[in-house]
Amino acid sequence: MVKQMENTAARNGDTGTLGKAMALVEMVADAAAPLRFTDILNRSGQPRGTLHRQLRHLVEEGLIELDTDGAYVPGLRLLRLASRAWSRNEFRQLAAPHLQVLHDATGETVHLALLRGADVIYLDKVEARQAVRMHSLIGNASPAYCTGVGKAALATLDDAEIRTRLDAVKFEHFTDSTHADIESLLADVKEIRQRGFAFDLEEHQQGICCVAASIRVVEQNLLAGISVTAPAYRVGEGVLEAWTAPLLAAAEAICRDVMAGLSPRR
Amino acid sequence: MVKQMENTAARNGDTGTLGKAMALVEMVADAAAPLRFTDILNRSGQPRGTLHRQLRHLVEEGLIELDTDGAYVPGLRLLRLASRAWSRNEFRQLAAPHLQVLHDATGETVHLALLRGADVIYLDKVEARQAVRMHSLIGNASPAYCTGVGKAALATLDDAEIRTRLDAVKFEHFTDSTHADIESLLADVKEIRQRGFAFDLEEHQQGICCVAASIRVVEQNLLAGISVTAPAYRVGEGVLEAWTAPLLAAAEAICRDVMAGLSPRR
DNA sequence: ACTGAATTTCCATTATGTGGAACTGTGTTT
DNA sequence: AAACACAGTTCCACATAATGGAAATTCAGT
Repeated sequence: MVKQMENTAARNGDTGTLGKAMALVEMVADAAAPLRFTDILNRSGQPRGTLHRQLRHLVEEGLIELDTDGAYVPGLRLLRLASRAWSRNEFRQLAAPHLQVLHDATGETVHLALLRGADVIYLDKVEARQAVRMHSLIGNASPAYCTGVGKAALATLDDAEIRTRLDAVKFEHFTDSTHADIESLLADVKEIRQRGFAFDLEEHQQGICCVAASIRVVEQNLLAGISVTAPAYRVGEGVLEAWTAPLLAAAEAICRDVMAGLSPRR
Repeated sequence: MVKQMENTAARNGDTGTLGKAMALVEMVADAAAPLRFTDILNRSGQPRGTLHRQLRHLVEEGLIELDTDGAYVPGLRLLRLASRAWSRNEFRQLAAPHLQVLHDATGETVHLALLRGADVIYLDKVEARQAVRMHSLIGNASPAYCTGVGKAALATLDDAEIRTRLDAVKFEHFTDSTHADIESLLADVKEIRQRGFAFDLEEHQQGICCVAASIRVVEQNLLAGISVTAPAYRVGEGVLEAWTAPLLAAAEAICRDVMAGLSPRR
């Protein structure tokens, strides 16, 4: 059937009921203020009846919750699932000791992040001190073009691939140092390739610097990065450079462990 | 149709497609070792074709991922969603400063947890030091009967309600101090009510003690607890008791703030 | 290269989700 | 106090999307 073909093509990428449900979860999780039924109704464009049933199912599943004042908020089941997903994550488990070593060597905050599309997603961190509370960071996505780990990871790809990945990305002006366009980024990437590691000099957050190195294992389709982060005032001349030795050592050690973990798969 | 009726009755409470999908996510997230297609096939009892499509949808949605070696692992989207759900959680935001105050007053690890059914789910923590890495805890569920926060929260309910909640709970023997049955727990709960706060003397983890207080706001259907936790060797005579004043102050402050947040709802 | 197992694709059937409309409940205005 | 408007819920004929048996394909071990 031609019609069927067209249909299939047009709907390519949608995942039916599940996709709609997850879109709602996402909407609720993203909302700045708690959403009430009508808010969701307006934003989702679904008919009343349909939406109501979908939300009821989501509430029954614990993915979202209906507050006492009629507002839908993200459900605790998301936390439970993520908690287990995180603690069982092989790559994270494997990298953890090396992050600790790197932290001990530098005394600063260490991050581990995965590159996904044009974003990095933070997988783990070892903090200098609990002073500023933000282990919220884990699970967070940030643009690759303005983070040390992101740029380091991107630099392992060739320019064409980078252009493709960042095709739809809007370069946001976070600070005055943030790359404004793809050309500026690619120039930086070129230096990163020669140097072997990336800097982030207050490009994402004012007052925050870091050095980052990439972790890539092609056979595993793994592309990630680690970084050492510190407040700018603490990063004098040559300080970031001094961290590169332990940084690169840690990155290589993680790479090695990941590759070692390849063969003894059950 | 009789058959249809029976079917509907039998499936009462299930959430159709979504429920099946989430059951699979849960299975994958819970698995000790990464599961391959056949493993999931055997455990789920679904027909091949069906299961394959369900998994494909889940992968497309990013809820699970298909590893290079054919193993299904939890997807990063779970982390992203949970991260946002957590950082936007109103109760957590509101409690955070009080946790910090309590931590400053005691110098020990402070926990915030919600009671859900017969479990507590950890929502936040302020750590004494990053020495032992386990912010993994956030999102974790633990049995209420063997944790300080759990017992404190349970103690605000009457015995009948507690019995109902713990009806299906199997009392696991974590340490020699763990309550072995509901009667033992209820005796403890009685003391907790009189005392106004709960102890956990190595009942869940050997070598870990805590004092905990409940946070309850009936109008919000909120039932939670906070605790101050420390290794047993550091908890000499009267140490836990010394923490109760700031503990109870923090619990009350959080309660007050939650109630204050009631009226100015848009 | 061959064999058996694991995985993926296909498609007629039917259960499942859809959405318009009618209903209920709640709080605000005249 | 009655009337009104608006948010939320329920219902049911219908269309779509999920189902699952079986065949095709890919993969791993010899």
